[in-house]
Amino acid sequence: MKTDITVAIVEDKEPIRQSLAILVDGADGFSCPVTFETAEAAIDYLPSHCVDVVLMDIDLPGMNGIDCVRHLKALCPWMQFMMCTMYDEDETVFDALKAGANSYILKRSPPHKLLEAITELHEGGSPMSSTIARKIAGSFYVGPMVTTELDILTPREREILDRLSKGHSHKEVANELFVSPTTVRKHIFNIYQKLQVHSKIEAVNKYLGRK
Amino acid sequence: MKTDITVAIVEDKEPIRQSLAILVDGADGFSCPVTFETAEAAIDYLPSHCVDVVLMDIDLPGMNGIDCVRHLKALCPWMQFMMCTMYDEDETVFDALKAGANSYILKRSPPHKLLEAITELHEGGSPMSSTIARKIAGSFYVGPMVTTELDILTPREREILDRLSKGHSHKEVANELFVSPTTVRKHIFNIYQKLQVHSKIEAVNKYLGRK
DNA sequence: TTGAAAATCATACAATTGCGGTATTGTCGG
DNA sequence: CCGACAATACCGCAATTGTATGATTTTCAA
Repeated sequence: MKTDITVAIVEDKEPIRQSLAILVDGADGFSCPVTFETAEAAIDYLPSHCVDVVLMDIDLPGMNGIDCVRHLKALCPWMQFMMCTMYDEDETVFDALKAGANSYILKRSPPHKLLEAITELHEGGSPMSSTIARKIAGSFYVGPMVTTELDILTPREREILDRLSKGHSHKEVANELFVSPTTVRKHIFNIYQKLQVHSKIEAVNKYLGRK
Repeated sequence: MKTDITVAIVEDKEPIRQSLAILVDGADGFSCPVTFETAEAAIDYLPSHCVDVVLMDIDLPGMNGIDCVRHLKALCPWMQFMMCTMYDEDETVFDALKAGANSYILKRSPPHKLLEAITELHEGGSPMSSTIARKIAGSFYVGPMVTTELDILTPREREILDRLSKGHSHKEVANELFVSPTTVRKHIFNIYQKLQVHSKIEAVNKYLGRK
């Protein structure tokens, strides 16, 4: 017989915590040995008591669920963290992933979907609620026509802009490229005109694609 | 009665294309009005003939599937693109998402999973094969210990650094914060010492975490 | 309450940078 | 061959920025 997937739950609202625990513990192949009301309690207990999966509410009193994941993931990288939240705000999703969350689902998901997601998570997947997944995929998309301003630069100008972006001064770039500082200044001036900017930082921001 | 989800298929291998078309066309609620052997053929036809979903092979002769998506997504942003591939190499996944793909699944997925994924895609989700989803989620994770240098800055210093990063000059920042320019310069000097840098660009690079 | 840290402002000087004009050389396509 | 353009280089001026020294006020925790 294969062993159960052990699931810890971090959730401050009593009724939700209870029903989640009952759902998980009652299902075949799952067990819920422990639950927590606060992030702090989870951080105290979990690093010394192994579980496979942690269901983490985001909106907790005191430390929030995202910071809790950040701490726990650093201490227990093998644990799988599933964020459970009511809402699908933009930024929290990405903050959670940066903190080390492996999955992000909405609480309105039906129970059988939740169990399915836990299984998938435990098997190395990263189940996401569909609207969340769309947000994440969309965050990579770079629309058409992003290469109109930079490709009017000559190779030499790009070379110089690249070195500027690394924090080098006019003089340093001149030495690196074995040309006169005034030449570099001229190039930079041309770059500014082509990119319609008036300082190094603005040029570098455009070069590195930040608005 | 609700209308079928219309699915186009781009796939050069005859047997695979046929079996996909039969699978989709035979399923209830789906129809496959058209298939293509090459990216070029799809780009010719699709912009003037609406479909809901496009199954796109990546490994095509001539133009590859990713560049094909890039073109089509720019012309038909409402179409949903599902990449279908044999392998789960690192970079192609992210290139596909950047190009505008909304879903990425492995060909070894069972037929019923494929139909399920098409439905989810059409309903606004972004279904990913589990190993792919894990790759994507993991790409956001920033390991522990990223906040050693920046958190020695005071809130005011961070505020100023943030505005510098947007390309504002000393004087502009002073006006925005209603303080004297010399105060801003003092803050900036303190920032430089804490971060061990000697120019705006270097400071901003550290602030935005690009080495 | 007392001391440390943070935020504020001033003055000064040197270096870097932004902006303008001009000029020479080489390369490439029509 | 000629014109367009890229790359090179110089001079000069004004503004911004980097560095240093010093001082006052506010805030907050020990």
